[in-house]
Amino acid sequence: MTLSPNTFTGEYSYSLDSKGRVNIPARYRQVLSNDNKNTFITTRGQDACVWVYPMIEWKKIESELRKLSSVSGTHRTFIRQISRSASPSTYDKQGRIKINPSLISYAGLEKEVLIVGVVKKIEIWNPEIEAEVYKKNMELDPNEFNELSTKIVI
Amino acid sequence: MTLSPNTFTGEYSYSLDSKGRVNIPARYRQVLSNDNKNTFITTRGQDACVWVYPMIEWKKIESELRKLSSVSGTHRTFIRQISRSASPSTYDKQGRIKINPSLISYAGLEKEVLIVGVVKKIEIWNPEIEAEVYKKNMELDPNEFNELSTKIVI
DNA sequence: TAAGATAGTGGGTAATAGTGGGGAATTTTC
DNA sequence: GAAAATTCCCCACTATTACCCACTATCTTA
Repeated sequence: MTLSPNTFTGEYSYSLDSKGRVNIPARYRQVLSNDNKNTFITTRGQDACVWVYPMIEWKKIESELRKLSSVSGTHRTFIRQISRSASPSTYDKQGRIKINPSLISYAGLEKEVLIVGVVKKIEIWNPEIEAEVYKKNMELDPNEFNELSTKIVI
Repeated sequence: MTLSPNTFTGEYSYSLDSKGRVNIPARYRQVLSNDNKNTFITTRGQDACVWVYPMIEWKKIESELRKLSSVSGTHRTFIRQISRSASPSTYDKQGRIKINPSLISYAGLEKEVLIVGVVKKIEIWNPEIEAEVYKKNMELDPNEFNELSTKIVI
């Protein structure tokens, strides 16, 4: 429990129930700082998955979006696309959040769900889709990996 | 729901009734600060939709109008244009606001409407029109879009 | 290894949200 | 000034949501 606050690592296999709820792993809830008020923001991931931000992390994005001007068409579109799929969800007594139907279908989620901690946020995947994406990415870009390794040391 | 006041995200599919009323999603009403007096300002969107501002946010726009000289020509035109068709509407006990006929026809609204929270304000769309606009915009500026998304979101 | 505590899953129910429409009050029109 | 139209406020119905409880599995600790 002495890990960095609001930092998520590790993966879990959980289930999405008939009411569209998924459990947030207890570990993740434990590292959530209090100012998040037990609330996450779910949104469309860049890949075919659901991104789950802790509330304070999302607020940073929100304040960036506020700076963009509606005079610019591109900015308007950008704001709309990011914002439209974002919705807050406070976890219940059992530690579950609600994923809305449009996100479920976007990410192709079924009963069994893979939850991955990617440091600042959490991803929710259909495990089969994740496996495909993983495979594809590994074949694709060995070069980019090399480039990354010069920037980040493991 | 303790998210940022007067900040709207997520999308909803609601209906416009025969009296020209639409519901403001409960989530949006909940984040409305009290100084808005349950009042929104409806006006023509830059795109083919209706823009709905919380009263407080609208007042900022009005003050921009008063300080005309301090903003660029494009901004002036922009602000003047949305200002001229603006009208206030306080929501009723059921949480609905009235959209006046000229805005309904401007946005091509029919029974089914799409409500999108775009951070500072709310957009009301005919879902079919929105889909077209979405498609067109996506083709238009993928570069600027990607740049924005690496800067702001991830 | 037994027993308590914690974690994950499923489902019932009360409360809330969305929709439609009636009727009084107000405004408009002839 | 009366009739018509519009607006506003209220009530009622239905669907959805949020909250709560219960059960089982797993982990912890003595």
